[in-house]
Amino acid sequence: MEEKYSVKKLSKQAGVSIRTLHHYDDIGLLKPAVRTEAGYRMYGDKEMLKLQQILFFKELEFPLTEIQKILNSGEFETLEALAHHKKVLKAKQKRISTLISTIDQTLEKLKKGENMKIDELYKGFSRQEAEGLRQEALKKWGEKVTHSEEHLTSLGKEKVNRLQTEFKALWMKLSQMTKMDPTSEPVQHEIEYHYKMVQQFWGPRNPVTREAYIGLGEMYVHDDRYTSVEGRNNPEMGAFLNRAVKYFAEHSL
Amino acid sequence: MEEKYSVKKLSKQAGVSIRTLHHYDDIGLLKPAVRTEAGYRMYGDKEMLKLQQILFFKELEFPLTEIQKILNSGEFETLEALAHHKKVLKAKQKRISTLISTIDQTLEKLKKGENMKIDELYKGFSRQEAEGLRQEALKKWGEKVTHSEEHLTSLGKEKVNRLQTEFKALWMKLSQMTKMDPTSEPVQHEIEYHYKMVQQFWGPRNPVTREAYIGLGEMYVHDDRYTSVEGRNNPEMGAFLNRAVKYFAEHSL
DNA sequence: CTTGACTCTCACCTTACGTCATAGCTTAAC
DNA sequence: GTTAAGCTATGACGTAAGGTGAGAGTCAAG
Repeated sequence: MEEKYSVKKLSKQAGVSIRTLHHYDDIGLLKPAVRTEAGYRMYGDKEMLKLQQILFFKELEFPLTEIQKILNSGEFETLEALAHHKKVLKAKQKRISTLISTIDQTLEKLKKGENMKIDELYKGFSRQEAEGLRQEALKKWGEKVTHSEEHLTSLGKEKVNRLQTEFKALWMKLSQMTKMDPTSEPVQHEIEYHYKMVQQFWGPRNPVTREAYIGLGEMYVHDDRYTSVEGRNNPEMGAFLNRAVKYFAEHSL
Repeated sequence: MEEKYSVKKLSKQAGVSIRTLHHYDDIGLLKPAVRTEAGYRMYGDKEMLKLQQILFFKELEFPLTEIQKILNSGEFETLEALAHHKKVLKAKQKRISTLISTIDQTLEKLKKGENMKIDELYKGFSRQEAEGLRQEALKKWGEKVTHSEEHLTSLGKEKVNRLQTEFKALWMKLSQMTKMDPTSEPVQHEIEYHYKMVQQFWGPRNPVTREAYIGLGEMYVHDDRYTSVEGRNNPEMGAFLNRAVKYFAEHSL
C-alpha cells in the first residue's frame, strides 16, 4: 500500500492543522505510517481512518488521553465511556442553565434599580443557592422555623460567608445614611433590598410577613452586634433602622 | 480601617486557595490593601468585597481578564458583558444538546449492530451535519435532484471528506466479503448501513426508493471507480455488490 | 543552481492556577 | 534567648491542546 498523504494533504483533507498532526505524533496518538529518509511524515488510509475516529471523539469533547484509551480498547469500554460522557455533558448543561438564570436575575436587578452600583452585582445568587443557604442561615441565626428543614441540602461555608459579606456591605451603606430621613426614598430603597435578602434567606416556605419583618427590625435595635460597623459603634443606627424598617413594612408590605 | 485579613484568613473566608490570591495579586486583579514590612499581604473589607465580585463573575465562567475590565468599567459595560455572555452560554448549551444526541445515536448503533466494530464509531453524525452534507454530495456526484437545493447551507470540505472516508471504509470492508454469500446476514448488514448512508446523503426530501437503490447498485457494476479498493482491482466486486443491493432492496425496502 | 513550496525540530505562549522547593517571619513555649 | 510550629514569600515547573514563529533541511521545476 502506498502511503499517500503528506502532512499538508492529510491536514487539508481532515480539516486540522499541521501542528495538530505533529502534536498527535508527539503524544503518540496518531503516528505516521512511515517516515521518508528525509524524515517527512507519510500517512496512509489506515491513518486517515484513525484520524476520523479521533476527530469524532474530539468533537464530543473527549480529552486526547481518553481518546487514546478508547481507541486502544474494546467495544465495551467504548460504550461505557460514551455513556459516562453523556452524563458529564448533561451535568454541564444543567450547570449552564443555572448560570443563565443567574445572569437573568442579575440583569433584571441592574435594570430595575438604577442607582444600584456595580459593587452589588454579586448579589445575583441563583435560587438554588439561596435555597441551600437557608438551612445554614437558620442554623446560624438560631431561628426556630423548624418545618421544612430536612429536605434542604447544606452548602459550603464560603457561600454563607458570601451572604454575610453582602449584609455587611448593606450595613456599611446604611450606616452612612443615619443622618437622613428613614422614610426618604434612598433609605427606603436600601431597606427594600434588605427585605428581599431576608426573604431569600427564609425562603418561599417561610414568608416574611409584615409583622415578622417589623419584629426583625426591633431585634436590630436591641442587639449591639448589628449596630456597629467596622469597629466604630453607631448608636443611632438601631433606632434609625427600626424606624426605616417599620415604615417600609407598613407602607410596602 | 484595620486591614484584618491575612492570605490564609481571606482564602478560608472566601473559599479560594492562597495560591489563587497570589495569582490575583500577580496579574493585578486583586492587590492587597497593604503589605507588612515583612512583605505579608494584608486585605481589608474592601478587598473582601471585590473578591466576592470576582468570584461571582468567575462562577459565570468569565475569564479573569474580562473580569478585570468589567470591574474597572461602568454599569453599562457590565450590562453589555452580561448580555453577551448569556448568548455565549446559550450557544454552548445548544452545542451540548447536539453532542448528546450524537452520543445517543452512536450508542444505539453500537447496541443494535453487535458485529459493528469500533472502527465505525465515527459514523454517528448529527442530523444537522448530514443535512448540510447533502448539498455538497449532490454537487459532487452530479445528481440532478435539483429541487430543494437552495435552502441547504453548505459545510466545509472536511465534513465531505469524512463522509468519503466512511464510504471508503465500508468499501474496504465489503471488498473483503466478496467470497461470501451476498444474501448472508453479515453482508446484508453492511448493505443496510450503506443504504442508510445513501439515504442520509440524499436527504428526507429525496427518498431512496427500492427502484432508485437497485439502479444505484447497477451503476456500481459499470463504474470501475467503485470496484477498485486501495489500488488493487477487484472485478468480482461489481457483481457481488449488485446482487447484495438487489437482494436487500427487494427484501427490506 | 536557484527559487518557491514543503518539511523538520526546537521552543516559547496561552488559562488559571496546583504543587513543590527553599527561605524568611512570627509567636508561643521553654 | 532560643527553638519549634505555623505562617508567609518568591520562584519555577506542570497542566491541555495546540498557535506561532525561528532557523534549517528537502524537493521539484525552471
